[in-house]
Amino acid sequence: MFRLIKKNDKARRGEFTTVHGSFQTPCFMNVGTSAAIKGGISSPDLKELKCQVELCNTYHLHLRPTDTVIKQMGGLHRFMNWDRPILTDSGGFQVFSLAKLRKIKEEGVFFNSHIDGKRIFIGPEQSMQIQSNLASTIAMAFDECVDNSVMNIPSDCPEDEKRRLIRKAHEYSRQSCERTTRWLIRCKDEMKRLNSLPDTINHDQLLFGINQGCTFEDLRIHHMEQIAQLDLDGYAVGGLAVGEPTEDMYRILDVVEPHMPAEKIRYLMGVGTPSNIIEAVARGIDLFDCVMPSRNARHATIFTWQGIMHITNRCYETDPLPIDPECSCPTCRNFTRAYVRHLFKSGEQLAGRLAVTHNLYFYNTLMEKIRTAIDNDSFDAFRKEYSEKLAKLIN
RNA sequence: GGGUAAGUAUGCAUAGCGGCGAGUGCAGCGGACUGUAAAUCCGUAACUUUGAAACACCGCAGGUUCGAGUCCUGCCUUACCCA
Repeated sequence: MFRLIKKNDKARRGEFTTVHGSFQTPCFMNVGTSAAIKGGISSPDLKELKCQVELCNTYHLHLRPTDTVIKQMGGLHRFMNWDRPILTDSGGFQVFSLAKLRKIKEEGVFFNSHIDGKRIFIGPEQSMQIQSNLASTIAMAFDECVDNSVMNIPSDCPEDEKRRLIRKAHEYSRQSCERTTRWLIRCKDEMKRLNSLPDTINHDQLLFGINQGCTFEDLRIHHMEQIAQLDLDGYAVGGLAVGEPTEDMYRILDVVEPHMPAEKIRYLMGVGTPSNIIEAVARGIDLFDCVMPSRNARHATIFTWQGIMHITNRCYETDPLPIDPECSCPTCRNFTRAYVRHLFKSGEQLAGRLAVTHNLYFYNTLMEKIRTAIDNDSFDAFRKEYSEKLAKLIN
């Protein structure tokens, strides 16, 4: 359960307690889609990197190794030897990201497996069943993430045509939101049923609902008001940072925040860059997740307290400094920029591992610093110092 | 001395078998990445220009042909083989 500890203006400092222990917010969840952090980071490594919560994915684990295998192995915690909280994403995002392979109906979504092309079906009940088998700490509701590109209207588009397209996108988003609400109610009922079954591994599995509504303020508010009545364990904002301008994301957060239950944890899904996170905390968000630190690390982009660094750039060829002199992660304690650059240039697997180690440590330390700043009533100063700085490319 | 094979943009490796204003891969350099179908993808690569063009001695020199990187002759270089 969520306990609000203190606030700096809208920025919140809290603690979320679960059967798998508690975690401090604001918190960044480290993404291990297929029950593994890509780049070769194991669960014991992850603890050293100050990770509080790991995120796994329903759709991916359902396909491989399948949720029944994981249930047989005692659930996700035992399977990957992680005893802290795990949040499972519902597969809703895959409805969006695997768009070419799917068909949406009222019952749920038909997919073609991206692995072998097999036809599969996931609806609210299936998603809850899978997540119950995975026995994660927190299950996400099965939602529909609307593609914000419906709002990408060419600037040379005639005014009346533009109005028509926006009306169309609004109507599409409205229907999608209503379906997401109906799915959420089914998720809640199904979770209640599953939690009470005798052979369920985690009888205390929590459920978070997801707000949708594209970049339409009225839809966002209306949807949030609807789902707030369902008294869920947490509330997420989904469907942002999927192609729309960053200002739109901040605008929607500003508009939705007053309608989110104050006593519940708030999760901004899939976000984001270090400065996105700082800005979202400033707008009342408690929980985050993003593939960016791990993916970018594998692609040789590294986050530092001075800004963003492309470690493969020539200027680091003989650089004897650690990646970030201010950092005390295992990579920075032991290796130089020149060495990490060399590993990337020669295609060594160690390159990705060292870079992911650093980036996750950086993100988890960022959250720690945000928490300390709120504790010390200095979040505003922290935001002013870092929000822009961390977004800059340094070379 | 004799023989065989090969010489293609900025480094390396290659495609080409009469219409080429010459393709590709690697390397180099730069960029992107937001609830992970991504250890991936994109750009760049003479000069002038800034967006429409224009542009490359395909080892060198000749020849055949409407047209040659491509066929013919000679030369140069490299590799290997035989003396």
